[in-house]
Amino acid sequence: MSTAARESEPRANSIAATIRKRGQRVTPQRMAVIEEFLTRRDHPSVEQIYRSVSERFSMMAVSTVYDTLRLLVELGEAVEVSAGGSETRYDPVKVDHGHLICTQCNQVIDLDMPGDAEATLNPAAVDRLGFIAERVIVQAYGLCAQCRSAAPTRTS
Amino acid sequence: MSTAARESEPRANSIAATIRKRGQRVTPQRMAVIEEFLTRRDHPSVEQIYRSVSERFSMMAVSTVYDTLRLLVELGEAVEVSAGGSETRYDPVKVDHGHLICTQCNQVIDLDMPGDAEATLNPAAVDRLGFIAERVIVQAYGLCAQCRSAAPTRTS
DNA sequence: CTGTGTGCAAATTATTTGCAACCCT
DNA sequence: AGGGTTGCAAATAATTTGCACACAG
Repeated sequence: MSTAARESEPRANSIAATIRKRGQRVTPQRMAVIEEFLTRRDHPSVEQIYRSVSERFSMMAVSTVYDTLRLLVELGEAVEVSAGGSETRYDPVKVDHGHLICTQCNQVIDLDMPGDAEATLNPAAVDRLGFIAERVIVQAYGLCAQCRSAAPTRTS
Repeated sequence: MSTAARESEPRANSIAATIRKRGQRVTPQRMAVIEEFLTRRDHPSVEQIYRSVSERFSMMAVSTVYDTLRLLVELGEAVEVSAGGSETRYDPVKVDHGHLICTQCNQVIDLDMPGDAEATLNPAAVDRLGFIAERVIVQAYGLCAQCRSAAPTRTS
């Protein structure tokens, strides 16, 4: 078993426990999606998860991947990241961090945040609007190193 | 003519000029989309823009709305906002601000940012990754005032 | 058994592509 | 006329819905 898979096991178990506690079921399909999701180092799309899970486990529909991912978001175990308006990507990292999104190749790069993301938000104004912020996300759009050298800013 | 429409006129003109300067054409379809987009106070989706534009101006395809909006994003005149993983929304506001996104009704609310959003990013780390950040966006997911009172947090 | 929860196929909705027509030079 | 740009219909991709089946009580 890979290191990544071994590392994600305790978390997978804890998620399974939470699901049971809510009166929901821990099915093979769900577990397969959850494990694949936790194991990956990148920010997979539904399609990517579906592909690699269905190789190992053929009873699997794309919509089940959607269902499971939505469940993880509800549990606070995953965050949606939209790269560029197209396909949604999912991020399993729980500590506060931001995302660098390359507008060229759509890759999503994690970025540690120096302080508390919530603090950047102007809490007084949020309150005044009656809004309850549950999750704060900082994203920067731009060019990643590779795409930058492939298509450098016009200098002529 | 409405106040909003009058106010957006100078900006529409300046955008038109920029488009011409790039050697592209300012067509009726484009102008219709741009004006509709600048006029709206909300954060319209492609579908919404398409609907109201095509009422007044029937030569219009949805894909043209996509094209024009993509052009505006390229020009830095619009920002994509993805509410909840579904339909992409667009925001015409140029000054730095964040977005509050209601996970219930998908509405997007503007929020003034106290300081410079870029500063929240840990610029040293971004540099080290070789990433060039062009636009920093802060989003908070949660419940808006209306949805909060409609479906309050379980208190039992 | 019975009611709730699940996974999936099919339907729907969102987005992209490819190409005929158009415009400017 | 010629080369590039545009708008659109049709194709594709992403997401949601509705329902038959399965499981726990």
